[in-house]
Amino acid sequence: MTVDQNNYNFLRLHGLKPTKQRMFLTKILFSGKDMHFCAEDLRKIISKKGYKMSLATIYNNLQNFADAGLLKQRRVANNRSYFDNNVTDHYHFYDVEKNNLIDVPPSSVKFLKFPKIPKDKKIKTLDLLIYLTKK
Amino acid sequence: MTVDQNNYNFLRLHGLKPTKQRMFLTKILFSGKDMHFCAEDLRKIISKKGYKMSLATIYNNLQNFADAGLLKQRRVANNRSYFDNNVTDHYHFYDVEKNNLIDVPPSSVKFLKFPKIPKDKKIKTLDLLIYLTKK
DNA sequence: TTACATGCAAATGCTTTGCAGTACT
DNA sequence: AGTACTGCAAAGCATTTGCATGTAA
Repeated sequence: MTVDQNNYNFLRLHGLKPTKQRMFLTKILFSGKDMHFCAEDLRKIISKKGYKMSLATIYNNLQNFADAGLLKQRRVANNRSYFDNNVTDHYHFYDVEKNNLIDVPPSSVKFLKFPKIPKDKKIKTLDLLIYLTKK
Repeated sequence: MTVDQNNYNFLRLHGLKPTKQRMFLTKILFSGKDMHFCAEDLRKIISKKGYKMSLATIYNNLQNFADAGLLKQRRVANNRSYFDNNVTDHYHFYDVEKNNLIDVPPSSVKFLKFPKIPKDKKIKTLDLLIYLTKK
């Protein structure tokens, strides 16, 4: 099966109509490498590859992907939305000076004690964000 | 010493000129009770008390208080900034359906394993945010 | 008096929306 | 054919800023 066929099936599987734009985004976003990015970052990546896509389409599709559970939306420091293509539980350092997120592998965190979850609730995800500054 | 004198000294101590507006905000925000709120929430509280304050002043002072380390700014779900008047390390449940934050006391979380911090860095704060949904 | 804060309105910046045209099955 | 998506521009919304006025020490 070709990469395109894979991406096509991938989109269908998640209830998204496989348009040209989404096929292109899928190549960029779900090729295996962990990425943190905002809409503007993505726009730059797209245009660097010589592809044209309206900002509205970028925003709409980021939303679509996030709703489909393919991206995790995150708001950290400024007013922008950042997206993470790793949707499994994992944690982050946030470098306050450099204003960037660094992945922390889930295996490096273990809880000895954890708060009690209300009976009718379950954990959806866990965000651990460790803010770092210069010593 | 009166409450007003206390608040006056409190503001001076944190390098903030004690204006009428800040004295009023101090009464609301630093009277001991833990609060999570956004600018709009605060505006409602203020006007419910029959006081008038420009939105710009509210925003500016939230920023001033946060810069002085008296409030902790936080961005969770939507595009708004939320503030927490408890600036010590403590954690939160976030109820996805009800869209609200619930305090988790720091004593209910203990780490058995914790990621290694880069040599030239130190932890500024720790945010643990546990997203909850209905079972 | 001097520096800083306030209040209003306008500006900003990110994101969403309306709608006409287009593409997918 | 019918439904959903795209692209553009306009609208929306939270927040910030410029500037004239007011206020605290």
